[in-house]
Amino acid sequence: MTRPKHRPLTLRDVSEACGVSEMTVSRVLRNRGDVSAATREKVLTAAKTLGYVPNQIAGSLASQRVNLVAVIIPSLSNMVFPEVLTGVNKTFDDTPLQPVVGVTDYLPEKEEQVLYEMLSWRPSGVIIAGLEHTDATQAMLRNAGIPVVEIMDTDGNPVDAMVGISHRRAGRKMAEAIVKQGYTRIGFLGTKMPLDHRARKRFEGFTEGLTHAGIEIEDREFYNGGSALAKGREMTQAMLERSPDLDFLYYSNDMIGAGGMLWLMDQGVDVPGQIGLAGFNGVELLAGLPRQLATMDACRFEIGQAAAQIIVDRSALPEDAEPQTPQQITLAPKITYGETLRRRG
Amino acid sequence: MTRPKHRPLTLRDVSEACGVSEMTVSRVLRNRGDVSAATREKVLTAAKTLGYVPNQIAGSLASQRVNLVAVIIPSLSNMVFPEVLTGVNKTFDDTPLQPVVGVTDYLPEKEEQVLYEMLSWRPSGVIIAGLEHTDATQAMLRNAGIPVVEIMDTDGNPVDAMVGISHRRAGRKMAEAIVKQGYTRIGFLGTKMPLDHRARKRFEGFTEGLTHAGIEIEDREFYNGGSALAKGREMTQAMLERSPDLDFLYYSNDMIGAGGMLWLMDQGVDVPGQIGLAGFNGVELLAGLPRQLATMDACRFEIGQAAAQIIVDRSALPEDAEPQTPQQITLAPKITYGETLRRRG
DNA sequence: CTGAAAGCGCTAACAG
DNA sequence: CTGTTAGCGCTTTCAG
Repeated sequence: MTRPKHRPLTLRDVSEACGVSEMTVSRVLRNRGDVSAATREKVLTAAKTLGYVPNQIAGSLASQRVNLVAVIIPSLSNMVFPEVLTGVNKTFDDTPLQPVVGVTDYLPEKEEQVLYEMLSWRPSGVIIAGLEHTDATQAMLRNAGIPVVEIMDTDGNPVDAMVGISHRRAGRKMAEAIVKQGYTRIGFLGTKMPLDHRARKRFEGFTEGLTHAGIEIEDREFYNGGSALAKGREMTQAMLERSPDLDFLYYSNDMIGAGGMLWLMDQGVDVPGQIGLAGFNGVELLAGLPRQLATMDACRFEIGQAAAQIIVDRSALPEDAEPQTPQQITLAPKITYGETLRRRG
Repeated sequence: MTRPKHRPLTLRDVSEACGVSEMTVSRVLRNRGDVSAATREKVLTAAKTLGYVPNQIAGSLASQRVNLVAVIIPSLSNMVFPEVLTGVNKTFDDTPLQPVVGVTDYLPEKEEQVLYEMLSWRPSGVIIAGLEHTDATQAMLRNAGIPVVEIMDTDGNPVDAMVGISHRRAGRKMAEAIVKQGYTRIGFLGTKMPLDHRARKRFEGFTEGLTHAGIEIEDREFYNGGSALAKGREMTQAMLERSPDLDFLYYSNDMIGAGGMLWLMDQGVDVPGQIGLAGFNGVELLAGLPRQLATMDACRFEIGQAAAQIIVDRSALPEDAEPQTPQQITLAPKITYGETLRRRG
């Protein structure tokens, strides 16, 4: 009754248990080729009663096909990438493809290493965050011979496919919206992450947009680690003590924006009459704040879905046919004005 | 100069490129056995210039060893599981082991299916959330012949190892703390997830604790989906309109608790003088709220670390030796009183 | 220190 | 519809 735990069952065990050749058992288990209903039945019951689980390692080696897709992201610590993953999962759910996630902590060398390890499983595709990689990483991506989708950001040149938004444009658009509402004395608050290229590009686009209107950022503050909500409070306080005349604060993400808003309201500051606010990301959280924070959606879920779809489409293609669907997708996020970006009548 | 993209390099390619036998190349690449510094050098340069990436599929098949660990969790949509994953990653970072994540959406059948797919890769271990599984899932876990760590919850019987907290106790402890502070008219607000066993157990422990003090929950409200912060507001409003005499609200997670707090403060309610509040999870977010919400840490990061450590220890062991380290770890979360659980002087 | 042979468990490609 | 034969790319084992 008890089977030794140390030897997993093989096709052969099932084959012997039901008196059908290994090959036919394999066919039944994969729904390949025609098998008579009778043998099919026999095989299925045998496999189930034995508790057989096929060995994909052997299967993939033999078939030279792997249903794994490498998904490489910088972090799991905010909701951004988990949401992307949810989109990826959603698309892959209807396919045999399976995402395998690697986390880089925003470190280029770790990204290189993670990619190397994932490629050693010969995945069917790679979804990787960002366009900035080490030379070695780029070389691996180019030589892997599988579809590669770089996600989140479209300000740059992809190795292959690309799905994301232009963070530079996002920053610029926000600058334009703020200027249009008549704000002129503007502060910027963001992360101190030299390796977060997307945050950097948003900042660049933002200053660009202001410059175009003849405005310069009046004060700026950067943070590192810790609770974003608490940091938002602290930084806002620090900045307003230093520059009390500001009439708008642009936060590089919604969480610090929310923290700033809570602090301002504690202080009895009139938002947005006295000071306007905007964040970035469009996180679900915002719906519960005392005022709806202005923001811009980063299209996280859609990016995950679209990237996964590109892999799905490409892996169905006959090796090196030209893909028919677009391989470079730039989504255009819209500004949500909320209640913190309109000058009061 | 250009290599055909469709055939990944093999050991043989490297072997030919440097005139060393495949076997020795393999040894060098794995740091196994003694190889002369000279050949070692030759092999390494050849491998690097060619851009060779070993094929783990073949390697694992041959060695009967897989450095993958299946991690099966219900969701990525709140910060709970990403934090567990961060703990897991942390521990595995110093080892050859690699987590592969599967998401079940709290659906037992999906859990079954995800586990089946992961087991087909013959992982070195399984880390799986919860103690409640379908019979088939339990059978698979039992028969897999690999270490299995069930995490998050310790109210029940594990298949093998277990790391978590007692959610029943967590609920009871919170009830006791609330009663001790003199609150008596208590409302409960939580999720409407019949499949979230841990939330259920907390609720049960909570009512148990109150009953023991001769108190009954006076009102309750459950929600489903949507922004937790916003739901917290809505539910709190609904409950207080229905039961204006409540003097304490226990929320099954910090996000809805935070929403409730924000709503109460908007209304000018005195917290905790008029109404006390508590949540659950100990999320980082809380640090930035206007009042620090009372809560109880779920030890997410530690759970991930400890679970991974069990796998690491066990995979170092000679097949079926008795593990020397504890295999059933119950962490004891502490209450953070914050500023919402103390009756004011 | 290095190499040759024999599989790991499965599937592709043919035969019947 | 079913079975047979070769490997997939690597590592184990055993000889030198």
